[in-house]
Amino acid sequence: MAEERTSGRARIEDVAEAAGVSMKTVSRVLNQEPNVREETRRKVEAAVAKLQYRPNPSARSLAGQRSYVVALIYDNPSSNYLMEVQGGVLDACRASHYNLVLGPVSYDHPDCIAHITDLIEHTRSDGLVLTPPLTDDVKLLGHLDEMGVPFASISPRTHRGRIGVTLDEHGAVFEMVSHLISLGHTRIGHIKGHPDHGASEWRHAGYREALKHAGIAYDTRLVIKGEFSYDSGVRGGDRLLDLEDPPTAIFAANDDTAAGVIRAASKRGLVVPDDLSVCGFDDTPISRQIYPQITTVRQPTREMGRVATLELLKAIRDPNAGEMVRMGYALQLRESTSSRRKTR
Amino acid sequence: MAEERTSGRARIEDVAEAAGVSMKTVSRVLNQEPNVREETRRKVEAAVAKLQYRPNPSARSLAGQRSYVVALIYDNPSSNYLMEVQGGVLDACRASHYNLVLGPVSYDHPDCIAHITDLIEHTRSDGLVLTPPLTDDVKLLGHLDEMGVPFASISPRTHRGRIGVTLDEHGAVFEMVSHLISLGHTRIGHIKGHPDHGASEWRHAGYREALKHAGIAYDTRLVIKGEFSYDSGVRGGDRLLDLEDPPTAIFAANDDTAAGVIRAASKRGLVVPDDLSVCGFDDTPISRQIYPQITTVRQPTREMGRVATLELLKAIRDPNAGEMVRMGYALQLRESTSSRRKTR
DNA sequence: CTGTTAGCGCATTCAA
DNA sequence: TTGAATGCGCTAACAG
Repeated sequence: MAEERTSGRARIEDVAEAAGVSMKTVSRVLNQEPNVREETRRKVEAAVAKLQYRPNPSARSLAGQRSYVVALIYDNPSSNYLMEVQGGVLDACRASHYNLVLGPVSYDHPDCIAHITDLIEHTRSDGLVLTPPLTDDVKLLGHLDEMGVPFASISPRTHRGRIGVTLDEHGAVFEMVSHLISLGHTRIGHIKGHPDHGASEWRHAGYREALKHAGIAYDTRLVIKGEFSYDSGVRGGDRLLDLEDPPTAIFAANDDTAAGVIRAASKRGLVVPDDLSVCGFDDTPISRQIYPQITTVRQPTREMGRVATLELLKAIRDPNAGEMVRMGYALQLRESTSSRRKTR
Repeated sequence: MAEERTSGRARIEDVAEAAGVSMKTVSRVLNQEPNVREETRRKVEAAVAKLQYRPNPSARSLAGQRSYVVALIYDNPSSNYLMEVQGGVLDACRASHYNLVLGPVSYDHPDCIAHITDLIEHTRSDGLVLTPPLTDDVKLLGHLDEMGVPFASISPRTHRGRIGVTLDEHGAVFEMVSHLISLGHTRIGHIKGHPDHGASEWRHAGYREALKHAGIAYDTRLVIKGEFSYDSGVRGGDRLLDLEDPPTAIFAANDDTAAGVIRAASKRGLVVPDDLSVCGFDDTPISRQIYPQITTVRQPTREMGRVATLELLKAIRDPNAGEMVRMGYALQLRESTSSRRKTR
């Protein structure tokens, strides 16, 4: 009895009836499976359109034994960074009819791994996208391997056999610091990033390499600990500018830190870039919303989220698929850097 | 035949067997339904713990005829604002075992409403949380009413019969501008927010009201159009400072705009706050990461997301439940404002 | 190339 | 206070 259900939405059965085929054939068309005659396909598509049919995600998941969910795991990096990544992940998910669930975690928390496990269990996520610094946590990665959950990393570091995206931060910093050197600076300070982030070491290494390449001695007094925060930029800037022989340029590990350095300089009446050149990393909005605008490195954050997710989806389909994709960067030269002043 | 399934997760049936009760009883315990003896409840809970049972969300949705999904609809406001709201919404969702799906939309786009409708259909969302300026779109709200989708607004405006959260922006701005007046300022400029946002009018009204209350004439030349952006702050600041008789203080509609004003001032060598007081609204990170730090109004954004979602969930359970909750604000007096200089 | 059958794991009747 | 039966809408395995 083909009951016309006036109430509720169309089901796959209704579509099948309207198209004069079986449920399975409709299913084939919807899932782009092969073995459907072109004419049949068109009939089905017409019925789908006519009935405004939308597959029920729950039913699809239940029967299909997968959730069509990927989780984005992050530990509150900057809002801007995260929104961009999230946007990219979302783009990729939508294009593939996957859903995104958000997994904010505290990297510091002793039960961090348990929280992630819980999230996976609860949501039945088919895979994960990891952001720094979680991408650097060997213990977490091992745990995920054991669980058999596919994941993609957005990482400055290329771990062997992992999938996701990387950026050559070492190279980017090398260029950035080399640029400072080309402006005549020789005493160049560096405020490092958060010690838990692999990026901090990579950026520091790029800095060191650029100095070496230019034949400038590495001076430990010019390298200050930081944590990717505005406050650590202020503190680090204070310490560097208090030195007897202060630097004429400072490479801060990210834009927030650079903004802090600019504040430290402004406080003591120094003019950036006339008295001090400052540069950052990430090209977050603050780098343009501050006076002077900050010279920095742009990375295609949104695209990185998108591509990482695409690689993840490949790996979900086929555990052997997916790779680590290297993304490009670009120096953004703005107002906070200039040639070293002759007199000082 | 109670088959022990070594593979896969525990199902509700396994729990029932382990506890020596029926599936339905387990279901009752899980959903906190009444009519379960305390002893039975404990037995079930023990079995749940022992088997590490987790309900399958898809099965639950399918059988229960609802998605346990709420959608957060937004048109890229600032990242910081959105991350906060999103965090609050997420908190509320998790506490109630709901899932969040993200619904970024373009308010400008002619098919905006269709896109939202599509999202709802696809995700089968049980309800929506709306952020400005979508909260001010009468056409959208009407459409949602027609569809019968419950929604909560995070809105500066209290629409009759709507649910969600509001903030008394009018009062907040009144206090803010009154504070400027108490510092001795009488020529106070205002750069408005985006015309599509109801907030812009409310903030403007608060400004006007404060002037009136202090007996200061409203001067249209001191009120400039803006759009909540840094750039509009720079442009607006330029225009105001180019006046023959420029203001000694500027109330910018939000922090980004205020940052732009500070840049405009800095460009022409004016010192904030000595030569010009500037204040903003929202207390976003930029207000603290800029020199000088911006005097602004703080609103409990994250809490607003949480409370709005809680009201939505009430309304999902019972269409007559849920209300419009008024949230508090607080002036953040910082470095960008000071007493009007006597000489000028 | 297409259809039939049997669940996926849960909530929801209704009866006991 | 509890339980047995039925089906949510779809995909998977197998037949044709």
